[in-house]
Amino acid sequence: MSDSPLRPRATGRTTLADVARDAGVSPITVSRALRGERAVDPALVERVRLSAHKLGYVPDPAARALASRRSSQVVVLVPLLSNQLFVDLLEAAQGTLRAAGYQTLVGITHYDAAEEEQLLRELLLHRPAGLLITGWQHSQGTRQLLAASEIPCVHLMELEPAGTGGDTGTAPGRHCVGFSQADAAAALTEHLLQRGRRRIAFAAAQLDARTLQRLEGWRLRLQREGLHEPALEWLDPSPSSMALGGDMFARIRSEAPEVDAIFFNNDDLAHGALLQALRLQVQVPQQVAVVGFNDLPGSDQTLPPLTTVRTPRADIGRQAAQRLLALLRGEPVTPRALDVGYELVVRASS
Amino acid sequence: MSDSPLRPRATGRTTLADVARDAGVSPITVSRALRGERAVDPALVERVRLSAHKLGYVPDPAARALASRRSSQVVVLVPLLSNQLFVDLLEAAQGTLRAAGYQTLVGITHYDAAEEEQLLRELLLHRPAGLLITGWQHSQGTRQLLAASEIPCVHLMELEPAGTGGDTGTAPGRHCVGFSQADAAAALTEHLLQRGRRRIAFAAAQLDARTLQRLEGWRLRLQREGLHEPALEWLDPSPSSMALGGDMFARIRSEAPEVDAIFFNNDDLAHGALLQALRLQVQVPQQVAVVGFNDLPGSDQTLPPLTTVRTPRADIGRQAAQRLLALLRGEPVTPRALDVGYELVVRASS
DNA sequence: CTGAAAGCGCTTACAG
DNA sequence: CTGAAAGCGCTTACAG
Repeated sequence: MSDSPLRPRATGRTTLADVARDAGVSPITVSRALRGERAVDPALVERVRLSAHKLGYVPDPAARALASRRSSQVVVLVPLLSNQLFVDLLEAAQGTLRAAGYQTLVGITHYDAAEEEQLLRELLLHRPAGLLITGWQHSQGTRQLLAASEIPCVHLMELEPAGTGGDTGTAPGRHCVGFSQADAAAALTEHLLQRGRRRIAFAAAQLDARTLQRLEGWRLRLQREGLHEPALEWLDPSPSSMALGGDMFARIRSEAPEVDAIFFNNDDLAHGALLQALRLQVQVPQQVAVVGFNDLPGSDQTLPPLTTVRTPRADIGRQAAQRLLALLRGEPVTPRALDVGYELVVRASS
Repeated sequence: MSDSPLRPRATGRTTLADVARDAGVSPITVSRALRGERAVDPALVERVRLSAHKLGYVPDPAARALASRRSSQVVVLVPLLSNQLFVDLLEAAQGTLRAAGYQTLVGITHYDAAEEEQLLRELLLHRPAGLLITGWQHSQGTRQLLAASEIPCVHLMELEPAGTGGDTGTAPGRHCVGFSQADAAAALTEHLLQRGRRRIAFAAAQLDARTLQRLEGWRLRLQREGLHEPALEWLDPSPSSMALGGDMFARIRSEAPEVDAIFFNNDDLAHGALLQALRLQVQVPQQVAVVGFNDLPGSDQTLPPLTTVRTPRADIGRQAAQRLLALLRGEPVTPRALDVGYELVVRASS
């Protein structure tokens, strides 16, 4: 019964060749027909489709990646997943990519540029079709890797860094989807000013790039009013948490009792601050207004409900993925920067 | 200058063949030496290592997957990422897998068995080396896929379903790492009983399998005391949230004022309940005790701090990944079920 | 312990 | 619009 000795490793998998045989065409034609490549007779396409469906054919991603030197995977780099912001971002991006047949390879950088570079280096070995990367701040090595790989890439959360020339920028492929962190912070500050607050503190943790952009937005707005002073800045490089927010609130109250509003850089800090206010029996917003940033789950539940900025992270994830898909199809994508805006959510804490 | 006509597609990538040439051995020997396969002269291994390092050689995952029919990717299926529980689980598993050279392909099932099956079907096309799957409850199709794929798999969070015969079970490869959800719930209930509570309500959302196991643990413990009655069960199939917890608390207070303790199935429900208690000016724990489950971030910050069960999810992720790695190396792993336990965290809310 | 041959299942690049 | 040939970069299975 021994057949051809040339088949020691039959896998049983239905291959392109099987479909080609069934449809009576060459494998290349099947490949082209199934990928929807131009220049295939519509009648043939239909015939191939039927055969493929009949045989239950599914392309082998590994073979495809090896032959084409491009996989069906997209790398998504986020700082962490313990902030719901990035979970929403990731889920939206992944959903969009998956619908288009791409898998997501998630890398968590922990706000560490060196770790980001290492992750990227590892993941690039898999020849991802595209990249989605949080922010603009990367190590020299990361930037070189990105440039050398020539893989389509969309940056998330922020707009093009100021001073790069905007639409006329010459750097190829510097696409991004986000909003102006500084503008959003300025708008929130503006809201507090309009409510009559004059001594507005800024309290932040982590001190990542977007935090510093918000700091800048707050600072510039206050400076315009002649109300800024360094003593109003409360910056702590440790990770953001409710406990830290509570500590900061207590310190600000005791060390700067004249402060009449506190802008917390992230909602979790504000949540902790509001609980601390209850403990210390400080009236919010009567004695001091408290606002946050991001509109995380629970911010409508706090006592009092929290005024904050709603960041459209799901929208960012979705739109960034769509732009990446367009780039992968070779379509022109302009302008490079997409501003999805933000929304001020005024509740009772301010 | 035209060289061999047999190289229309040189990629510039350093390949096994390059290393083999440099080391003066055959490509197969390089392959074996680099993978640490038995039966290679240690001196040759060293020589190959040096050449590989010198040339900056990194294996091509696609070629490897195609030839070996097994990738360096592990699929991890979790219900969602908006519960910090699963983020911790995922991060720990991913960290362990990454250190061993595996990438993680995350699938989010949204507690939907059909979606889980569809996801698995898609991800299986990538010939993952292994699988990490939350829970034991899967569709018929999922179970068939798992069995047919013959890919090593470790289930997360729960112990072997009761009644399957324990260690002597014949089903091959049914590995798991977790703890007894029912026991943990019973222990928490026991704590409330010891505090003198007699009318202990159970309030839950989502109603996934683990929730129902906790319900059962609570129920059995109360039945043993003759204290169980159906009216104490408050079950809502909608997703868990702080807002829902607040609503449930208000309803329980108004419809069952005799209840002297409420066991919320997840901390986020309890967080919402505690805020509602503040609004309604209900004294916790004096008028009613409130406990949660999971010890999520913030549970030590609430007013009052929340009594809960700390679930060792990072440990589960790490250990499950380690077991999977052992299975991939072909090592025997016994017993099939690993119980990592849980920890009662008593704070002021009970 | 080492290797020559073949093949994994696709796509590229070149013809026609 | 279609195809024959070659190759992507690795590992399997068989010898020796």
